[in-house]
Amino acid sequence: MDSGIRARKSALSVVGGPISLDLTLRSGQVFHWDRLEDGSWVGLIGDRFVRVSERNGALETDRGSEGIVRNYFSLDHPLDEIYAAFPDDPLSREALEMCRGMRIIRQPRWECLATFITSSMKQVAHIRAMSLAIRKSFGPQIGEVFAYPSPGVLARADEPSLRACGLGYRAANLLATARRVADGKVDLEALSRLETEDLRNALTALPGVGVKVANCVLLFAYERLDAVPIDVWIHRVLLSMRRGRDGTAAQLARYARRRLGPYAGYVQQYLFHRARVSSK
DNA sequence: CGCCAGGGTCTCG
DNA sequence: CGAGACCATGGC
Repeated sequence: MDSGIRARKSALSVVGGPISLDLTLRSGQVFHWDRLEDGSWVGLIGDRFVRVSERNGALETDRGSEGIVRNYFSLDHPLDEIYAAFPDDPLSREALEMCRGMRIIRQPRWECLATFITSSMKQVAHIRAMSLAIRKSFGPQIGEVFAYPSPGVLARADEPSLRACGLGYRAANLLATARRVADGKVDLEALSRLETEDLRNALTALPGVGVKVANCVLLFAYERLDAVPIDVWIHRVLLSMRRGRDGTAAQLARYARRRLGPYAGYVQQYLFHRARVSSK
């Protein structure tokens, strides 16, 4: 990052762990963090600017930010239990060894939903570029960076200026969903009380949200750790696990749930990262 | 240039 | 219900 972000080198306080920040922030869950030369990361949690760093596998942050950092990076997730529940096949074992310490983070609901509406048929680098453009064009400035704009702000935007952020045909979907949320027709916080199936149905009723995007939001913003987004990468992984036997989306979803276990979303995230890294 | 990317939606059989 | 067309954009 060259925008002059130079976090103060004040002492950081230990939050907990274990965690791998690099893996967590580079695994296609979230797209707006910046890695500094010293290996620490800076970014916004909602509209709060924080610096996080990793020392001996433990997470550190600025004094006063410990609570929100601990929550955002899900330090309460029981990694030992999750790893014990990993499926016992070569691919999953390899993914685990490659990604140990990666955590599924707790993202703000709207920010996560909106970002993944823009993600369809886009590479991770493009999603990041669109996210930064939307933030810069519409979001409130926090110091030297920009937070994600609220539903109300985006609801009052027009489609051409969203397209100017590189969204293409996704602009209309983001605009329409922003309006439904801003109208109060959908309450993203209240939805958190729904059972996973009902929550998935409520999300897929929104413009630009199909099963895959809904599962991303379930996993990254609603703590449903068994939700399995099936994108082209995971599709290939599942195909390989089934020795080439393809199936309908529903069949593959059923297979993934059964095969990947109670923390299927975690397993999926590790498999996703392994597949992407090893293809380069 | 063709191909691919953390897909959704609509149409047609 | 399931397969196909179409939808923009950018990196390689």
